[in-house]
Amino acid sequence: MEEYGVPIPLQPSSSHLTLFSANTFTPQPVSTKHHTNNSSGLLGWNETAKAQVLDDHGVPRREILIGSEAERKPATKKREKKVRTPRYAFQTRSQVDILDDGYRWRKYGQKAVKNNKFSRSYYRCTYQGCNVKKQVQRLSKDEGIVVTTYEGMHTHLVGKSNDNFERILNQLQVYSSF
DNA sequence: CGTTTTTGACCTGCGC
DNA sequence: GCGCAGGTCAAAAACG
Repeated sequence: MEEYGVPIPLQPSSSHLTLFSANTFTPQPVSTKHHTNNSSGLLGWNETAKAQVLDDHGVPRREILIGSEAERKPATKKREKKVRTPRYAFQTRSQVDILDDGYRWRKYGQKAVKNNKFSRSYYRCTYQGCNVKKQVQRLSKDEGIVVTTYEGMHTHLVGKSNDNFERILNQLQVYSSF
């Protein structure tokens, strides 16, 4: 049985990270069904949002989908409502499925997705005690798009030297320029 | 030989 | 309750 902590965003690993900075990360509700407006910038489990990633010149480069609908169970259980960590997904145009974000991941599952000819892969961070998960999925709608969803926060620093999110963003921009 | 991947089974929530 | 879909487990295989 999995235990989940308080909802906290994926920890930016570098001060250069632009993905979640105030200037470039502007969540807006996708579904207004359960949207609550808290100033923390965090989403509730029932919430979804879209955000844009801007480059250094303020030009939108990517659109981020945050959270997903219908993936929580109703909090009908008496006392312990299960709190899951929010998921942060970003979709991008890429030739490769596996984006090197500097962490080491162990694949623990792969599932076929309905209405999608590509399967979804499940990964867990291999650092001891760090149970951050991510899943990677390619859309059959547009084979050029890869969706990577992160769940949880790393309890450690990136293992690889000089690797951080900025590096992936740079990689992504190379691909998205096609 | 330790680590990672593969892959079918298993579990759980949800709608009918 | 049953079936479906998503998510996870774990044993065996593959890998370096």
